[in-house]
Amino acid sequence: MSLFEKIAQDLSNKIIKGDYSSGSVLPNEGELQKTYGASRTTIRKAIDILVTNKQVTRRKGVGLFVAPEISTQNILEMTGIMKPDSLSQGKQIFKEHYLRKAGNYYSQILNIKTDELIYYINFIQFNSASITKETLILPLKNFPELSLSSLKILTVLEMMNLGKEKVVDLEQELQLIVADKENAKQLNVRENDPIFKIVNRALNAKGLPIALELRYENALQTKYVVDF
Amino acid sequence: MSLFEKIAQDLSNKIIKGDYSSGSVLPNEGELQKTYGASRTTIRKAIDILVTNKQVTRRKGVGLFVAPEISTQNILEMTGIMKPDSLSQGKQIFKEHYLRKAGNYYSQILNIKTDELIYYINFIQFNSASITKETLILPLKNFPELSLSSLKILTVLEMMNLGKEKVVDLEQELQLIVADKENAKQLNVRENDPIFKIVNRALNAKGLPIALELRYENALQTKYVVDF
DNA sequence: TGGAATTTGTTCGTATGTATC
DNA sequence: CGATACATACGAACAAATTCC
Repeated sequence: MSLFEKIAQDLSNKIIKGDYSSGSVLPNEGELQKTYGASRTTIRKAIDILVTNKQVTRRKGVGLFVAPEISTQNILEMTGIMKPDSLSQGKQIFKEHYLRKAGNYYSQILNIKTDELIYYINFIQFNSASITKETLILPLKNFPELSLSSLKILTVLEMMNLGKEKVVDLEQELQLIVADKENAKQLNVRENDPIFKIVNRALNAKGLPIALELRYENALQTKYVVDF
Repeated sequence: MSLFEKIAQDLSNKIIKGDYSSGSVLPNEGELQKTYGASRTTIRKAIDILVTNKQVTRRKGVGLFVAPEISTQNILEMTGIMKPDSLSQGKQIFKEHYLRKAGNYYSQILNIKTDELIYYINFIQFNSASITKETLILPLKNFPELSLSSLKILTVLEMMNLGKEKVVDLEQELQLIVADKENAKQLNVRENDPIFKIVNRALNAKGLPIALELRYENALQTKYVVDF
């Protein structure tokens, strides 16, 4: 185990034990350097792990904070979006996925037009004994809000972490739009290509937005992000 | 966008375009330093991102390689529920789950008979810093829809494919509620403790639910969740 | 077989930029 | 405005794994 991992481990243990929970503050990076006798780079790599694991949040210009107990658990499983696997260990799921037009075949099956967009998801499960391939076809128009309630969780939590104003409600919108010139440049797509626009609005007690999150994502080629 | 992000983006694009796929090799870090005129630290941070995104694999003493085309990307990221992290430490989630009889222990906790069936789900999460184990116990009688017509995406698709009833919409809700007596017993919390209620509804063309999934989870102690 | 060369992995130090208070 | 603290970036050194001759 390398040094930065040991430090991450130690910090993690201390957080779990509650050593730092008073005031929800962690020593700053400089202090941690002294404490562990390590360089800033190493300290930051250690903290990176904790941030990834949602144990710690960083606020630029402010400091390090013990995060609320957000799970790094797969929220898909939590919300039941993902199907429970029938068998257990060491299995991995690979996938590919993309938007495409329905075409003749799926348009007949799904009773939609041939040029309507469908979300095409491929699962490949590697078991010790066999390989299973599953394909999921979802017409976009039928699943306009599929993952929104899940999205709420992380977004709300992130804002709550900031702790400035109280978020009492959350609105979310998700649209499939076509790229204008500006979007095309930013997302490296052509004009009129389909892109996703995601708007998250956090509202205070008076119903006024106190935070706004906009996301635009290439709907055709992006490999890592999919919202529908 | 910072330099290491730009480099990561550029490399990602080139990989997608296929510029490097010949021989499945990427230029080594030294070459990349020259190419981008950046320091090794920055180059490595860029590659960190691609490694996280499973586009690139590293082999010590050997070099950098374009990863296989099918990504092992976390499904959370795939669905856009979770943003891709810029750094990550190879965590993995394994789980097992099965139906079993309650037995003495759980029958007492859940106030059911010893031979009643429960759905037993085990999560084990390997982080670089820690190991987390989570268990979810669901008496079948309290979750009658869980294993069959639940709302998991794939199940929806199966329903579509089977052509029994057409699912044209999907609703998901997530609420934070307080536990009543029954919930308190089932989830082993105290009355009025916060718990999450997750409702998944599959709707037919008339807007009527044809499948329903309910889940209740301890909001304080399960790692999923946070005290709002 | 064995050692040199190559390449990634880890750690250090330092400097500058940027957000917050 | 100045002090504080995180964000980014540069350069350097050594360790560890692999490859090659």
